[in-house]
Amino acid sequence: MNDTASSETDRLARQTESVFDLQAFFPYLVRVFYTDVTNALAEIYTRDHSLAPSEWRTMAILGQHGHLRAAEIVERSSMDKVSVSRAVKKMHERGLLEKQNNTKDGRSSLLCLSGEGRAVYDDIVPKVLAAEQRMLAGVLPEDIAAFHRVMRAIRDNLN
Amino acid sequence: MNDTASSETDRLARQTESVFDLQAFFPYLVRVFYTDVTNALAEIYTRDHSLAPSEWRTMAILGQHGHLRAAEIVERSSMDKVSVSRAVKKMHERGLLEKQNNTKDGRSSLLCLSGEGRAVYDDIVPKVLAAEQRMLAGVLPEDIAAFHRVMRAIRDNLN
DNA sequence: CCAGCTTAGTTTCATATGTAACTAAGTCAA
DNA sequence: TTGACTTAGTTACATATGAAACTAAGCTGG
Repeated sequence: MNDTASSETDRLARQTESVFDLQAFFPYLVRVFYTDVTNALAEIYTRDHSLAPSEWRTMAILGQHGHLRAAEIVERSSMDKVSVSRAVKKMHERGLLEKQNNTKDGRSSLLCLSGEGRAVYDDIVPKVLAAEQRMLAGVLPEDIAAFHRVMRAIRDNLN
Repeated sequence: MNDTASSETDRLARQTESVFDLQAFFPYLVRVFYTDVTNALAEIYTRDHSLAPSEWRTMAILGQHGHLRAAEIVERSSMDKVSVSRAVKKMHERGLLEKQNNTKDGRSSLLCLSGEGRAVYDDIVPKVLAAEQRMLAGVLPEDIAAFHRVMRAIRDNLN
């Protein structure tokens, strides 16, 4: 196709009712940004400990609060229950977490990290905190505060 | 498990070298935020036109610039070439885009939206722009500017 | 020209993720 | 107590995604 036809198409594109520039579209920018952030992080726990994102998130919750039911991990991690169920299963198989019968409710177990699980947790935590520092290096605190405000406001607007 | 054991675990958790609170961890907040934003958007193009995210992104690029090679869509959309290849294939099958032989290079085709494709595009664009407005409603312009600065700075920090 | 390297795009394979159906257990009212 | 409803977690299915291998075409130095 030659330049004339290309310009013609661009003209037709421009004359459409709505001018739309993907590169300036807020949700697009958020996606690109998110992808970079999440990949930088996944790099750490995948390379060093072969954890899937859902497994790392489960570990992060259990490192902070032990003896949780799966449903409590769901709440605190914003993952759905299927992801948590699978993460728990895999981590249990790998010996990273322990299940105890919930005497109060036979449908669920109480979950916590095993010794090995905590060792992995203790290895990962400083690394991801360092990665967080690296990302945020040089960013003005007031800009970070604004960033948090925007995230909260948009989530509220979306209900 | 009883309360005593639970407290014991929490104590052990607290004594770990690094205190780590997932809910306050920047990459976690970004993920939760991103998920909400992207789902709000996907709702529109999926419900109304059964487009996958990668298809919508491809359409968004082609709506703006026609007669592109797949590689050019890859560059402009931050998707990988596999996703673009699949999106293009599906949209072509559905008659949403047209392929023309690239006389300059037999390995690639030049892509643009078909009439039907442009009709879908023209239907979606105002809806997603409205959704963008809804998200950002009431957010201070200076906070949005700060948000953009933070995204740029972090992406730079990550290279 | 033509053998070896590079590039564009596709396919294959492994894995991730979400919805819906399902199983097992608990609750509650009659 | 027991049958209908609810809840916790799992499994099945469909689809998404990305890395790596592959195919076809183009380029380049000799």
